[in-house]
Amino acid sequence: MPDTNRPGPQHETTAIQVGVEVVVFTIRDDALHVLLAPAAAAWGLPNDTVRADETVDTTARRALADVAGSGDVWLEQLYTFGDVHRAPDSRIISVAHYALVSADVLTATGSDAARWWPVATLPLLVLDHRRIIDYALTRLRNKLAYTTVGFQLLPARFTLGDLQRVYEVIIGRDMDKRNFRRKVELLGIVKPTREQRVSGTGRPAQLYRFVAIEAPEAIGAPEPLMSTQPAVQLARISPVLRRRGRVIQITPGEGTR
Amino acid sequence: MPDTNRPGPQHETTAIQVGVEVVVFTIRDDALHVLLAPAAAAWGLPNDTVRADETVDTTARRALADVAGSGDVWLEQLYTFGDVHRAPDSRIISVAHYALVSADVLTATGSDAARWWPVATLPLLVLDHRRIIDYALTRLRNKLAYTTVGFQLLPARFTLGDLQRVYEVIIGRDMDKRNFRRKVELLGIVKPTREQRVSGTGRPAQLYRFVAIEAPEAIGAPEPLMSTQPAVQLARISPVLRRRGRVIQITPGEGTR
DNA sequence: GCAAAAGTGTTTTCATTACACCCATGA
DNA sequence: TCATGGGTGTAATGAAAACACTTTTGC
Repeated sequence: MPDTNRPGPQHETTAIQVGVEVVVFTIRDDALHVLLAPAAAAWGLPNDTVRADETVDTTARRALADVAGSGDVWLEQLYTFGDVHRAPDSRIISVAHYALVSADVLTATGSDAARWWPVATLPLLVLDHRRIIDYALTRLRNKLAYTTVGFQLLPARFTLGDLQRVYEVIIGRDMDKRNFRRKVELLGIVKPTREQRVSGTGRPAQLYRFVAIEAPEAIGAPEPLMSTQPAVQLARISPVLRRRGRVIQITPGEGTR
Repeated sequence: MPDTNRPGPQHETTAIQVGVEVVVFTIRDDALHVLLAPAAAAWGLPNDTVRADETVDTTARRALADVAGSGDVWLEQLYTFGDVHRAPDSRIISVAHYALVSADVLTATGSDAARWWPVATLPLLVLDHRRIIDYALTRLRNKLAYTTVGFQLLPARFTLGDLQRVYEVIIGRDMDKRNFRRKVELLGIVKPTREQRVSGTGRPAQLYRFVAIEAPEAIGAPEPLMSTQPAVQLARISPVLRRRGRVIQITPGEGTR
């Protein structure tokens, strides 16, 4: 067994570079979108190289800030892609991340020629970026079921219709309005504000804000927060927790489910 | 935005090294154990450095083989720890993995002075290895709930009592025998063999083998396979899938839940 | 016969699902 | 007045949970 202190390069530590990719999701026009930048006759994810004096997380936030402005954005590590032949020439190990931004942040996308693409119709992508996006999408769908990450795709104030649309768009299935609202109510994860939104047409909608919920003591397995399985559903929360008015909260960086 | 092709070192790609750690779990004496090797006046996880010409996954398997022998072992990437000051001297980014081996493989641990430690009473650990183990444990607990990874901790033939013990030991809670067995039966994930096991004392137990289940088409969110939440439970599977005789199967490498 | 582990059903509870109509507003 | 999205309750289903006694073996 190699020494745990790893006293410097043993084999050829030669040419391994560590990079970071970020899959930035948002919702526009009732569809899930990903941010891409033009790259080598195709499109690619925002990325950057990890510097010797910075945390991998820092690199990810920098890559993100380059294209999506700063502000505090929800970001989580996704997976490390370490195949030898990922990049044609050099050896790059890439720590992929994914981020969720709300539709109002995205307008500040400012820099570069970066563009939002609907995940349903992606352009030709560089390297293995297609695979990374697929993976991020799977993770996002899973995570939607047992955490409250979904709110990261909404602005501070939103209607219950907005919220339901987030779920429907990502899961790809329509849900029953009454069941959805009942579950949200039951979970106690939103609070009505004093405002309403008049949307040009139709009855004005109550605006809500997200309420973080107390994390339970030491719970190993997350209980599905919003069920995403069959035909209609929404959350699924253990009766025990509900009685205590709690819900499992997954700390960012919880990795693969 | 940096170019997606990353034409070689841009900043100081100087001294970043990429390593791999593996948290190897097994069950001994009705307790979850982790494999550790002596390192620098403390103990450390099996590890190695990624070579320029090998996949990260390959490095992990090599580190694993060094201490636990070869054989095909269930292994999954856990998380990449990329803090600047993880290691005192050099800059090492570490791609942590975790592996599950059955109690019979572990006797072949052979090499080195590696030892099995109960997770409940770990020794002093090197670097951030304690944190990595904690993280792996959380992941294992979560994953137990909605996949069939638990079987990786058992030999090819096992009793239902063995299986239940795996769950109880990892989740840390006793379960009801009848409910457990009913759920396992319902899921159809085990098949009885022709053999029984006489264990010295008590009635002989039927031996079963694990049966992989058909993965459903394109399911995003996993349905809890074995519930791990409240006081007794076991599985929780969607009625739809159950009727079709299917269960969600998570492909290894599914990352953070 | 006794200690020890294996094996086996029923009832209650509660989350999930399915389902249809009225309300408030702008044009 | 009409088109559009917002808002609301109830009944059926089925998984999860609680619970105790009999069986088979070795000593």
